[in-house]
Amino acid sequence: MSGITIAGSGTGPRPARPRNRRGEGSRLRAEILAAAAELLDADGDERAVTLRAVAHRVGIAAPSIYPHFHDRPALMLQVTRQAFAGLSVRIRSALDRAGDDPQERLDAACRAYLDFARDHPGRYRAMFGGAGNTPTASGRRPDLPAEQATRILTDFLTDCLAAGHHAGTDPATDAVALWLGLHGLAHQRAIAPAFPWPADIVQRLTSPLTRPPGHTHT
Amino acid sequence: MSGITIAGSGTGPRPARPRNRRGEGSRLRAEILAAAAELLDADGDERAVTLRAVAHRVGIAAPSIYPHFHDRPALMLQVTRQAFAGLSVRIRSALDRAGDDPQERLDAACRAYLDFARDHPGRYRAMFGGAGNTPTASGRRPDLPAEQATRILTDFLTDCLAAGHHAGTDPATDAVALWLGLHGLAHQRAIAPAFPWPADIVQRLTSPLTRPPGHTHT
DNA sequence: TGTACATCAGTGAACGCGCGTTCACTGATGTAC
DNA sequence: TGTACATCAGTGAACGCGCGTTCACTGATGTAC
Repeated sequence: MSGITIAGSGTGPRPARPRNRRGEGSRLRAEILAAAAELLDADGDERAVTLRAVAHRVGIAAPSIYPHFHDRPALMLQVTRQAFAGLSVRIRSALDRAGDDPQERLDAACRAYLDFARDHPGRYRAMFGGAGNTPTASGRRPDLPAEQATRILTDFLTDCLAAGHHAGTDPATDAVALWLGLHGLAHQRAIAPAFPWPADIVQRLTSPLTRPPGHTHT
Repeated sequence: MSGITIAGSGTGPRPARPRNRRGEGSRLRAEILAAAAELLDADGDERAVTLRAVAHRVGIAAPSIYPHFHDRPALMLQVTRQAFAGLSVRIRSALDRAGDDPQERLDAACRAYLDFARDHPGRYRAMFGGAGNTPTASGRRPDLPAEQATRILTDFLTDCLAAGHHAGTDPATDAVALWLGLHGLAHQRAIAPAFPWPADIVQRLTSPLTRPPGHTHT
């Protein structure tokens, strides 16, 4: 009966986390954000990111979150915002590493998008799962709706499509279509990794969407 | 202060719901399922489907659910199963109404899929949102993983693709790719209806995926 | 036709739980004099 | 160099809430005799 360690908060010997020096208290803010994001990826479900769980992972007491975030929705909003920024950086750096060929650049952007979703499935679900579109508990809409971030994303793709040998007259719409295909794959792979995904599913999905046929649809 | 009606359970005059006749108690089961599904579509979030909310909508007390469903996960599983059945029926009947042209049949199936998601956004999210893939609280995996239902779906599309003038050698994989595109659109429209969706987004997405170009990818 | 009884369809109150959040507090750290 | 003090970085206990679920119960309905 004795010696059983329970993973709950406040039980068992708290790992000795050195408190931050004077004036460096805001360092904890970054640790909280990181812990929340990791928790999200580990479980996949936003509900697992309770303030108690975040605090336990950081090694602090739950109320210590409040000096850094107004409430739980505010924390989740920052996690989502940071995730969008991370995705944007990842695509941008992939484009930096890619050559000049428009088709190659487009492929690199798609791959970066899918890699991000694969590496951070929980974050990906939170980003595009709808929580960013509903107003927060305090009543005001978050200032970073998924809409806005999505537009940034489709802008990347629009640029790539417009620069390439794209037959269509409306690259912006084709970029949205391509994004939807990428999202469908990223979302389902995050949710159902056990599904027997065909080995070349990425190619088979993105190829038709990035290389439209010469003849227009009827 | 007086006369305020609160929408919570047990408050205010309960609408006089006639109790079922002897032997017709199982009729309540269908009412509970319907209420849960409607609640899901109204709010869009699975968390809104509490047993109290379902009971309130039906006009019964929350414990009255238990003779019909073992627990909440069992109820949600049935809702999801019924939704998959509804989607399947809808696609099948669309195919029945369609003509003999393979391309027309494929378009009809895609349209039926997207219409279902548009009419039942909450149900759609629950079906493909991952809850069906995680084991229930009681420990056993639900006997209807999203995998299985998804395979039924891709079978529809595989048949349509294989029957048509499809240039590829592997219609099953192309069906998965098409499904992923449909899912991306259905999912995001359910979540972000306010996004400025291009008017012809359905065409622009499904056209490349159902009419692959003659030349194979490099 | 009447009546005692079993059964069915549900109810109301209450439980334990985990959650977000609040509150009064503590002990270390730096600073003014 | 010493010391009183302000401030900072956090803590522990407790709150109210809504939830799933349990329990003992009620009143109507049908049935056996």
